Amino acid sequence: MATIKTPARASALHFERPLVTVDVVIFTVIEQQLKVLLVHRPETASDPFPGSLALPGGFIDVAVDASLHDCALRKLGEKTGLEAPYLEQLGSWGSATRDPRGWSATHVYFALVPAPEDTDATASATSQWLEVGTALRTHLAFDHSEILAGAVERLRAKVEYTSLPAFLLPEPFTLPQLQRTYEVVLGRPMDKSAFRKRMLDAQFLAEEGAIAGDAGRSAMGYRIRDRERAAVFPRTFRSVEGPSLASS
Amino acid sequence: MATIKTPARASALHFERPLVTVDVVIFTVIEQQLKVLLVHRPETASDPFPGSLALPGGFIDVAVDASLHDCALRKLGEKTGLEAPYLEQLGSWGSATRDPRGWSATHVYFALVPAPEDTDATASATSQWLEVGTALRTHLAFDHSEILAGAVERLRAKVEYTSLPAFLLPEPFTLPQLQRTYEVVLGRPMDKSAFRKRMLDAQFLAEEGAIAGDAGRSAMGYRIRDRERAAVFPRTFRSVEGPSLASS
DNA sequence: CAAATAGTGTCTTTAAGACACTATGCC
DNA sequence: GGCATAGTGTCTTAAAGACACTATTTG
Repeated sequence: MATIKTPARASALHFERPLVTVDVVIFTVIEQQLKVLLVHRPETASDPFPGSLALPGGFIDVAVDASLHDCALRKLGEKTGLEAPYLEQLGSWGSATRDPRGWSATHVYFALVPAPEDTDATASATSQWLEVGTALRTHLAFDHSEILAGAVERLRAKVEYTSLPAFLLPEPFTLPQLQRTYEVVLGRPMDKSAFRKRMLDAQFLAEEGAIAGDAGRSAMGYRIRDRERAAVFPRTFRSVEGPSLASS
Repeated sequence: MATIKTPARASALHFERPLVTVDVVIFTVIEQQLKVLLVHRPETASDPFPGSLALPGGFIDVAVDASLHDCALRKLGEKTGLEAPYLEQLGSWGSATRDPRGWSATHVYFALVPAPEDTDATASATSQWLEVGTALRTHLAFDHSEILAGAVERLRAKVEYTSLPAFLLPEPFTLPQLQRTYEVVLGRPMDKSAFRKRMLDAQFLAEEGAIAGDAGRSAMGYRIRDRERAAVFPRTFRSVEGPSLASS
């Protein structure tokens, strides 16, 4: 960093700084649909994209936010009241033209949260849960449509080989519920037997007593063993694992 | 973005802006070792971390760089003279404390380049290729050690299921050369037969005449079909492919 | 022909997919 | 018992791994 060539301004840092924001793509599943939380931008004409739908986010507050991650957590908490969701950095988007107010860069996170008990509490006058397909067909403020497309692509890609959908469910949940969540996110049906073998072999679930459904047999409830990280299913070029230790 | 609550500063943008930089982790393979390009920071006492090793990078020039990606390409060109390498965004690191000059955020890219013809042309008084293991054990400026660790982790993870190592070789290359590159990056030997089946089945290589080696039988040379993207090898939850079209 | 390296064939193993089957709870 | 849903078993298939074999080039 900071290879400044003009001696006059060396380490003076007097050049123009871009605007810096953090945006969060918050996913959940409500009524068997993958949804994303969007906010209405203020109608004030002095703000860019007045009234448009946008991802929740905003400027970094250098006095409040210790880090980018903390800033994303703060914004997530402000919108959903949730404290410890699955939160992962998606990437950053920055250019001279994405914000009419000047050169700007945004750091984007994506979060997976269980469906809120009361949908209306999170969906208010200024924010709402939109079905992802609908959201993708909507013109969002700034380059947020492109960012949302990137987030959906990343989510779908990772769902193919990780336990991410488990973070979209309230605990405890059953394997059939988890399977339906996978199917909703990926948009295709999955085989029950293969699905169960895979989930149980991956060792990321802890049993938690039976749960009765609306009809039929009741099912085993599960919790996520480690909410800090998602499980990764076996893939190509077997990465030399084997049982941690052989006896003696 | 920009949900500003204090009416007084609404869209005034008068709050403090963080420093914004772009850093690039440039990998190559030289003499059967995975290397990363590092630069010496200036000895000027007014600069942070004088004399330390650091990742190449620097402040965004809002007058010159159209986007983050362009900025990364510019910095890569300045250091290596290369124009069209494999370049992918790694993520961003930002906090109040990572730079003594103030709240700063850096956008990090990682690049894969073929070994330079003349190593000394890129390794100069201010920059040098360091073996990755050595670099990881070195204290780098800022949080660059952490960033480098993240880049190596991402590279190794993706090498398990993509054709990324092909971008570390000058074209045309042979399958045995490619296999050695995989082995160098992953630090473990691979089976020849399985390796070749996989590479050829993935359809990302184009034949380009035989190449004679130092000894023994000569081998088929290959080029990357599409330098814009890496091939992804088959993974879990078979993503419904099948041959593009059945006859008739 | 020997040494060295490139390339192939065959069998095993792992995990996914298809699909039929059994088990349990509620009316 | 009948329906609905949970959960299991068995066979097939795709692709990785082990490893022995053949092929081509140089000296």
